[in-house]
Amino acid sequence: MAAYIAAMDTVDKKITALLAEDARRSLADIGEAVGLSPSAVNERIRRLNASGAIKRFTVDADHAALGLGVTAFVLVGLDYDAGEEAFKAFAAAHPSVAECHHVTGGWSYLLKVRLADLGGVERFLGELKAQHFLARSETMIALSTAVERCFTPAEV
Amino acid sequence: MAAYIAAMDTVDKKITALLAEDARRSLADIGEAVGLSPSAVNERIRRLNASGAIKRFTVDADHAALGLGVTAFVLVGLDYDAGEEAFKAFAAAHPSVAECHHVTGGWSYLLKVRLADLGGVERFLGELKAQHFLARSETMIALSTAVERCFTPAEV
DNA sequence: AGTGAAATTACATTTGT
DNA sequence: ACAAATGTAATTTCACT
Repeated sequence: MAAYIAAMDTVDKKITALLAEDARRSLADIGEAVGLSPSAVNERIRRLNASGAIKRFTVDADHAALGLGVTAFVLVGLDYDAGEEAFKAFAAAHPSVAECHHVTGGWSYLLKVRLADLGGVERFLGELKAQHFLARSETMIALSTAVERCFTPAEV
Repeated sequence: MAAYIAAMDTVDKKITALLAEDARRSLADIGEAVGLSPSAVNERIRRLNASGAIKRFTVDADHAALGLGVTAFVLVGLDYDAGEEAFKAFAAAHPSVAECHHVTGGWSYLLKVRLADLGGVERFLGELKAQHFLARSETMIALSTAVERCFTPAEV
C-alpha cells in the first residue's frame, strides 16, 4: 500500500525542512540557504513533489477557530467480524478522523479525531458501535495540546 | 497559553479548506470558488494568517523519505516530582516529538514521536527515563498508518 | 469589506554548459 | 543536474465604492 519513495539527500531534506517551516519562501531564499540557484531549487522541489516525498503544499490551521474544539484519541479493540478493511475504509472516509494507525500492544488501532464538542465525540463513538467495529474501546480526550507539529525534522 | 482566535465565518472556512488541500492555488481560483475577487481573498488570507487561524503555510512530507521510518505513541504516566512544566518544555524542544497532549484517563500525557528506527524509540524512552519523567509508560508502535491528515474539515 | 487596475515580484521555461 | 536569462503569471498595493 505505502509506496516506496527514494530517500532524500541532505539538500532535499534541508529544502523540505525550510518549506515545512514556511512554504511561501521564495526559490531565491531557499537557494541562498542551501547554496543553489533558484531554478535548481525549483527542479528539486518539482521532483520531490512528483515522487511523493512532498505530498502536498498545505496550511496548518487552528482547528478551534474552525469550530473543532475537541481532539480525542480512541483506542480501538477491533471486532474482526466487521472486517479490518471496512474499518480502514470507514476511517479514511470519515471527515472527523485525522489519523488512524495500526498499533502494537493490547489495542488494534489508534484513532485521532477532531470534533466540535464532546457531544460530537459521543456521536462518533456511536457510529463506530453502530457499525460493530468495536470489541472494546477506550477514549482519551485531549485537555490541552503542548506540541502539535505536522513536520518532524530529520537528523542531519 | 492557547490564544483565543476569533471563529471563522463560512467563507474563511472554505478558503482554509481549499488552501489545506492545495496551498499553491492562485487567489483567482480561490476567489472563483468562494465568489470573491483575488484581492479580497488575499486580504482574508492575510487576516487569517495574522490572527493565527492559519498558523503557517507548510508542506506535508513523507517522513519515511526523510529517514524517519518509525512512528510511535508513548502513553506517559508522569512522575510529578520531575515537574509538569519541565516535561512540556522537554517535549516542545525535542525534535522527535510530533505531538504532546495532556489527556484524560489513566495516563497523563500522550506523545507522538517520529524516529529513524526502533533503536531510536528505545533511545528516546531512555531520555525520558534519564530525566525521571516517567512514573510508568506504555509504548505503541505504528505498524502502518491508514490515515494521517494535518487538516480536518469543519462541518459546513 | 470588496472591487478593479496598475505596479511589483516571483515563477516557469528555455537554452547552454 | 545546475546556471543564466527571458517570458509569463502570479501577488500586492492603492484609489474608490
